Amino acid sequence: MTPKVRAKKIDAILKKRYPGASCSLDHRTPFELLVATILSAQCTDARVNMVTPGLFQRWPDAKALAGARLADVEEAVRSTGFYKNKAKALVSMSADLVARHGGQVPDTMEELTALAGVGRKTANVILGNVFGKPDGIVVDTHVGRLARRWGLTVNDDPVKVEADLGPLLPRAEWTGFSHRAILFGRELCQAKRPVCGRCPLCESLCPWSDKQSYL
DNA sequence: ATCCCGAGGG
DNA sequence: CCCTCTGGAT
Repeated sequence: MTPKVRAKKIDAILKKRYPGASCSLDHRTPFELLVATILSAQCTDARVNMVTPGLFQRWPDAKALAGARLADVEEAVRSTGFYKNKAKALVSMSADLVARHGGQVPDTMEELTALAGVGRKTANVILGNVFGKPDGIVVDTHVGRLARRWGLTVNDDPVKVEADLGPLLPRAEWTGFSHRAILFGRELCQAKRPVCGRCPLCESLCPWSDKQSYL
């Protein structure tokens, strides 16, 4: 079975298991999703969703956040970790939006990654979920780990993983695939103790075995 | 002790 | 390529 066929079979099973999987970062606008995604670095989305309501109430848009005091933003996002970096990124990213895009979130990879604190992962979240035109599959820690266990990549670098995965699935599935993979990575294929005994991919579709966790 | 929807700098 | 940034949950 070619990797492409296997990837499609895997995604079909995930699709049946998580129909309608969508973005788990709470947001009402593109700007809110951009902020939430920046905050999601090395942090659970549940934690992000705890801090964003207060954040958006106080600073509802790019203009407001661009004018915020850095110390206030640091305090507001502290529990998400990396809080100094994130606060600085949020304020200068907002200033970038105001200065270069009239306060609106741009719709190209080039413009998005030029924003402070926005890399390919965050940009693909926006391009896929807001504009429906992703440049690539969103590769976070879950997607990278699962792709390696599934034998669909041998790379650790998320950019290389993205390049390896993209050609395996139709572009229309990229965004949904990331959402499904994230749910699956949380529920069964966890970093520490993957529950291979209850995994629907275990026979034939996944070369990984839980025994390898101890090798 | 390890992991969580990473990005920037050296 | 490497390193650093960081709190909360398990």
